Amino acid sequence: MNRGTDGKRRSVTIHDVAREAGVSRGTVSRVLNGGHYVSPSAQAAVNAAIRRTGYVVNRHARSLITGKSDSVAFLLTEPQERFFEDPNFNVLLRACTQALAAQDIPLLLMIAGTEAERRRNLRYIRAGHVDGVLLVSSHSGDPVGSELDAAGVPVVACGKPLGQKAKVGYVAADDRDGARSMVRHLYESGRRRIATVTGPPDTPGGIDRLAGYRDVLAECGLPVDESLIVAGDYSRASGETAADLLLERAPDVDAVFVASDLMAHGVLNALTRAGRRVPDDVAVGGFDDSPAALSTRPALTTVRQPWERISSEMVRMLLGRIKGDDPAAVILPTELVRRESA
Amino acid sequence: MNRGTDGKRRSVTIHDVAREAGVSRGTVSRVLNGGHYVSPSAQAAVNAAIRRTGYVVNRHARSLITGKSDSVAFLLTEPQERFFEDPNFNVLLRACTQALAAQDIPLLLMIAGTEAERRRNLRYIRAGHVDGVLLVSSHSGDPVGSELDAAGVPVVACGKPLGQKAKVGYVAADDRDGARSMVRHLYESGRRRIATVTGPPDTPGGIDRLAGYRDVLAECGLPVDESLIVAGDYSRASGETAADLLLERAPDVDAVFVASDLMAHGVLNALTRAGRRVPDDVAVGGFDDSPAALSTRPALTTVRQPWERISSEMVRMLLGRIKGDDPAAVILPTELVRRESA
DNA sequence: TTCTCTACTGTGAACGCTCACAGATGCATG
DNA sequence: CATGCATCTGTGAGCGTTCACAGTAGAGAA
Repeated sequence: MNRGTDGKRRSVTIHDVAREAGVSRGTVSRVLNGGHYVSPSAQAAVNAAIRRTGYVVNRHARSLITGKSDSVAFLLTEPQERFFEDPNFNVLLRACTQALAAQDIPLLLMIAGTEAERRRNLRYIRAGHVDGVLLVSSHSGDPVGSELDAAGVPVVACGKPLGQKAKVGYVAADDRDGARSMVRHLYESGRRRIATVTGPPDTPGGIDRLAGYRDVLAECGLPVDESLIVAGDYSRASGETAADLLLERAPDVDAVFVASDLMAHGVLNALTRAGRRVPDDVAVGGFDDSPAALSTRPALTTVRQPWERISSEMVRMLLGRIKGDDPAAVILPTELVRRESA
Repeated sequence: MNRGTDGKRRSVTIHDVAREAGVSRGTVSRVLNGGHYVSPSAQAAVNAAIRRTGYVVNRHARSLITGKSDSVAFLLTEPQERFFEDPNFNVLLRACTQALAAQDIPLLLMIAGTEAERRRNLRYIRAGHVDGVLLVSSHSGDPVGSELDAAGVPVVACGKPLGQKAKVGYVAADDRDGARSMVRHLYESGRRRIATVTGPPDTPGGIDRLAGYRDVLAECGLPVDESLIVAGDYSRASGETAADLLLERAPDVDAVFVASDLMAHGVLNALTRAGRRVPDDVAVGGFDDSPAALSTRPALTTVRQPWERISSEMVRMLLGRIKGDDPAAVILPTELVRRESA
């Protein structure tokens, strides 16, 4: 919908380009869509005409006939408090828009904080208004993935979907291995009373990171003291209360592996409040390498999730699924980032 | 694009509904678009048919003929660090999607962190792929608003656009008055050496909040000590260095009005590090009432920006502009939120 | 030469919807 | 009884694209 030179709303169509270039609509269309079976001269003429006229394709007309919208939804099913608190979502969102922009595909943001919104968004997606869905929800038992999959909508989730028989593709960091590298690091710096603050047990982060913790204890011949294991919900506040509980149960704790940076932030607060020095008295290791990890004092040693790669993989996989590929699982390696807290 | 009962991709069209309801396409279309000039019986028959067939309108076909996309862009022109750090964007984003969802209008998220992205997004918007733009950028000297306006795209900005002759509508909180109420509060709790950490001087938050600060000093007969005025860039880190500078320049400072919660967070950190107790030694007041304000210790006394109302006003105004309304300016009142820091 | 194959091009027919218009009906008015 | 008006309904056209198909030209093979 460009303004013509006369200021009147008048869009230049493929027809105008064809006339300008002295070819037919079909040829222009072919140039637009990859340029196969088009002579170099026609190709050039069309491109020149496009540049001269300022033509841009009418996506609606195209979508009407192709039956695809050339857009994808980013569906976030999280309570809004989490969305407000956790900058990881921002990182993910940013990287996904970037990856999609490279393909000229717009991202429709859908935030399903409530049940009503969830339904509304699902209805919209099911109606076929988007080609696929990037699904983000830490609570990955959420059946929304399977539901969409059952409706024939390509879905790629961020994080391993739990207990789903449906074949939704997903991209995730290697939680278990990441946890292992962190706990191993704590052990190697001489810590022997290593506690952990886990995520909710219905999330892969809650399960696998705890498993990694147990792996290393076993590996190093350290006894597993269940009182050193406290569950949080990924929020900063829950990290704080978890640390309080930990200090009460085991005042001799000398390291804490925390399953998220946000919770680690809370743990740091609680520790400081209790007069423990970090890392001298207690070492603290986080998980995520979210932007929040840099703002703690001391700066947080953490396990880096490769958000950019996760995002670009999600996009790549989703576009593949839209083209008919089968769902897959991609597990990306993590990296230990040593800062000051451990 | 629903699957038929046979599992084959086959969408039910307005034609099918018409046949099912025993009326014509035109009548179905009229029911779909408000139901004027439709008899109650036809109305009912059509609605029943729609329900039976599970019909959903094909937005592309509609858009092709109406020339509108029934979607709007949310354009964020900020360096990504700010987007990652400041939860206010999340609040705004959330509230805007919500307000738009109520009208069944999808939100296209565009993040222009770099110049290249800015260009790409502008091109997309100019191409007419969206009906309007919700513009968010703290750096409101940004000419992107005028550029879009000049291209005939309806724009509503968040925050007062600075030094723009173009007629972009905007919604903002009453920065000056909000600052006044906070500084007045500090004065009334007995503080006499009140410093301020301002935002960048090319933002309304930087200018107007400082003006409010000056207003109250004058009003109360307090001398304006320029060494008590330090500029930040809204980031937590800048708040921290600003506070360091402040303590060095004026060790007797007993209150700080900070132009954003994020910076206030930094100020709090610096103060604590310097051994000052808050609010006993130094009172700290923020601005925004962002989610971050609750996570500080002590909890931050701040000036609440009515984000939900700002968002819904922005959406309301944008939809109006799309329908042809003239741009307007809406200034919303702020509210002092007393917590622990002042 | 004649036939086939490949590379390229143009054309009509959709896609599913809205819009303008023409027609029909019922009711009050002249 | 004709006229006007308001309410309601159906029909054809067309939005701007892609797609399938038919067709052309030139090169090489039989």
